[in-house]
Amino acid sequence: MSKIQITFPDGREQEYDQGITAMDIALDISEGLARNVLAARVNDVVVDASMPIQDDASLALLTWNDEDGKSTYWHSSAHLMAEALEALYPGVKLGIGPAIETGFYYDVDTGDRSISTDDFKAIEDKMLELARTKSVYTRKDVSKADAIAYFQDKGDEYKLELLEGLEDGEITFYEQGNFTDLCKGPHIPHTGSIKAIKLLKVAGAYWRGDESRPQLTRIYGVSFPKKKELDAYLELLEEAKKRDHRKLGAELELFMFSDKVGAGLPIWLPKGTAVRQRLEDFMKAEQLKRGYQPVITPHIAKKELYVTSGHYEKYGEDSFQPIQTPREGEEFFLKPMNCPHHCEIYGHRPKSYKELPIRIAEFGTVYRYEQSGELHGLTRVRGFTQDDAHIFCTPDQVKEEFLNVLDLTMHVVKKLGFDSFTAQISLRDPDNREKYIGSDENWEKAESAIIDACAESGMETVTAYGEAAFYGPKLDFMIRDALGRSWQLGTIQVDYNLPERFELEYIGADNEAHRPVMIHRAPFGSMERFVGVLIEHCAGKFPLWLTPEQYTILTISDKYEDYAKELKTTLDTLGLRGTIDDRAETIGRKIRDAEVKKIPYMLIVGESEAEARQISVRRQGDGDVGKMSPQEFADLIEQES
RNA sequence: GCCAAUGUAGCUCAGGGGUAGAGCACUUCCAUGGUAAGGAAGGGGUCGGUGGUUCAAUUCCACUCAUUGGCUCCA
Repeated sequence: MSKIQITFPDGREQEYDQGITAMDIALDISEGLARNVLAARVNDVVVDASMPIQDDASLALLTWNDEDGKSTYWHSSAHLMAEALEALYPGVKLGIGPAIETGFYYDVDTGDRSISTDDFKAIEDKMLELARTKSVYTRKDVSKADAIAYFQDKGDEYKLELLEGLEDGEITFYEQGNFTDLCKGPHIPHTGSIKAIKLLKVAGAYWRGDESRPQLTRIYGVSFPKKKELDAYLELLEEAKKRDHRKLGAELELFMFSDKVGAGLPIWLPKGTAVRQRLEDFMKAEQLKRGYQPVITPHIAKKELYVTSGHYEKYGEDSFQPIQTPREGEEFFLKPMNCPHHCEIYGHRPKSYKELPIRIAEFGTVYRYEQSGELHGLTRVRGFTQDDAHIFCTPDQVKEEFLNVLDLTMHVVKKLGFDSFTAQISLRDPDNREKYIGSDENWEKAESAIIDACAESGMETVTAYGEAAFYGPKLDFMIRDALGRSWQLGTIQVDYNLPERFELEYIGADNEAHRPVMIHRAPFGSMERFVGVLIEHCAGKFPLWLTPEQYTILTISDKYEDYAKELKTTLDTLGLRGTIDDRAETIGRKIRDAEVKKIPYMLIVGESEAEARQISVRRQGDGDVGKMSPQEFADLIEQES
């Protein structure tokens, strides 16, 4: 028998018989490992652990600790759920059932019956029962004719439609227990490793995402090899619920919505405004240091502006419709973007190359018509303020300016306590070039500018095709919050196209007119979205430099009100902000209320404090810190900020 | 925008063809308190909005608005 060379991820090489499977190799290493192997990556392709390997190959054994291992596990769980559904609901028709970021779903057509969360328990139980049979997931090559015959016989038109798009010879079925599905795999070895299952939600989803097609029932679930892991995950969901910025925003009186004002139009209450303005001040100061010039532009502009920019053609129908002047009938749009205004600023007089780069910054409020079903708290709204700026520079300044923006973005993200993020290079969809404006040449320049600058910064990036803006490629920052969830916040875009459409120029050293390059950037993205994410990240406990109230003075009784007032004046002078709670309530009550309001420090004053000119300090969530002077308290806050 | 669910006091929620209830919050009074809810009394609702059925609608029906979960979208 001929031998093949297997290379492991650590670089180790070993010889095995041709046709050996990943599972055999795992068994060769250790039985414990073999038990945990879910799938294998052979030459960068994820395959069944039972697939024979015929040639020299690199091999990684995938377990629950690998992303690909998990998603294979969840995909297999989707098949298990489908098997359970077929058992419980005979005649159910199946759409698709993939793994998702966390868990899996299956789209099913249950005919006249409907499935609700009340049915989850029964489905979960059935799944567990089937899982315990340790049914093996078996791969089977099938001819197209046989596959069609199988699903025709079963009466599953969705699978038949999927088959239409497949070539004969590439069709495989997977079987486990009494269940057979059209699937290209891979799958885990057997159902026995699926030990803990929770179905999470049920929702309607159109077949193939097309609203003219039938609506299927999508059942979402998640599964784990250990009950403990499921419990931890459910706890995480609970924690996320507690941190929901919509809930905390209402409780802490940060922002509100009003039916009369309109959906998706956040109203910032005094405390929310206090947080937001501190963020804005921080950014403004940082930008001034870095050579940005603040500007202010109107909230509406003539349609003409957006015809020039291309936004009208692209989004005109999907914008708030124009408002008109009563006499002349001129059409004005609520501004959905700040860049066209900023282009006008750049173009208002001839520019010399000596002036570049010009960095124009504005906290610009924009209005976009988002579909009603999309609105969500502060993270998806119809009116929001971008920490926007546009850098106009020469082509050979692009890289340096881009790197400067990267540096600024890192700086602010880290300052806010987001330690982990990924950067996504968003490029054109190569198959759909008509969605974008501008020449291929401009696009290639802009795309390579981003790719080169990222490479030079040494930052890790992922590339996403089809995610670019219509006028240029982007670098999007996906910030990971305290619960490990990813949010798209800041963005940097390199744009060769708008300067062309606005005929922007500068006079170069050669005394000729040249086209500047434009960099769009917003490190926070939008203030609304950023504050929303920040609330969830810090669970409503803002860092001291941001929090609306750093302390509250709690009086033991009304006898100490004078001392409390005096104290507040002292703390004002020391640059701290806070309030006095002199309600006729017990100290226990005042402490509880301050705890619930997440005020970082409670300063308790009674007889002993008034006499000693001191305060008893209590840290939110931690309890008593001890007595100290106002100055010592100010130092403590200073230290912690 | 599409599908589904939900909408009762500031908040969380109960109720149900004969115009409403709890806890918390709020107001007043009593208690002058020592590290997460002191006691008592009181005020507060066109039951999301509009229209319809009915002797009578908060309850049933239609439409509409909003919210939630998905789908599609996101300059």
